[in-house]
Amino acid sequence: MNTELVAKAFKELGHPSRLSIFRKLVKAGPEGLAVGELKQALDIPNSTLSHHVSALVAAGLILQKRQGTTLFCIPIYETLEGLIEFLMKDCCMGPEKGKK
Amino acid sequence: MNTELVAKAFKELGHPSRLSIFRKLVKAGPEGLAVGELKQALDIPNSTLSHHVSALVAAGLILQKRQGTTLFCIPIYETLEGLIEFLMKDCCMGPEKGKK
DNA sequence: TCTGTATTTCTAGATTGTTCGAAATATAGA
DNA sequence: TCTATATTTCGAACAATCTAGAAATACAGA
Repeated sequence: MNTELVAKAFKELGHPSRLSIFRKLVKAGPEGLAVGELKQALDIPNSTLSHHVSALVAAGLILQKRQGTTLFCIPIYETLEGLIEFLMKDCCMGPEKGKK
Repeated sequence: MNTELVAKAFKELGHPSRLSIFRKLVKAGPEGLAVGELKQALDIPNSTLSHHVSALVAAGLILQKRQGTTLFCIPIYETLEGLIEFLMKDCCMGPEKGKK
């Protein structure tokens, strides 16, 4: 993942609602959650939620899969791992960080 | 780190220039870099750079320390670790992720 | 104190993001 | 095809962010 892609992902995670959405999905596992379930959990109007969800899709953080009338949102673990890697890469070579 | 703080940090890292700044500082180590060095490396006008830097300070990602006439920007490794932890926390318990 | 270097603050226009009601679309079942 | 449910797209107002020139501030040395 290059800087541009990472920045784009972080940008979208840089919003409390979207960060919560993504976190819930990751916690939910590879099956993800329906948009409706997210709506219920977060109490956000349909259109607003949909907007946030598509922002996460555009950033490559999640994908959507339809099953009947419901759309499931599924986290893309590889992107998540890419972000963690990026942060750890040339990052955690500070001195003896980790000592509180 | 709670959701609000993490979102704030990600938001600021969600901009190519700021992500580059932060990365350079982390790579530079605990001594950090002078604002002028960043300016030279990134070729960004003074005021714009200063704006980005103070955004990173506000997000708790870096701090500034004056030494004579030059101001050094220093990465806060604890915040970086906090972000990594947050992403890994309830995150990487996906299935067998990690298999390319 | 005067000068030069380093950096920030001020200001403002342009762009982008946020929010959500209302209307539109997609799907399944009767 | 009609209806109900699930979700997205449209539209529009409001707020926030981005950018950078110009002016201001901070410091050190002569």
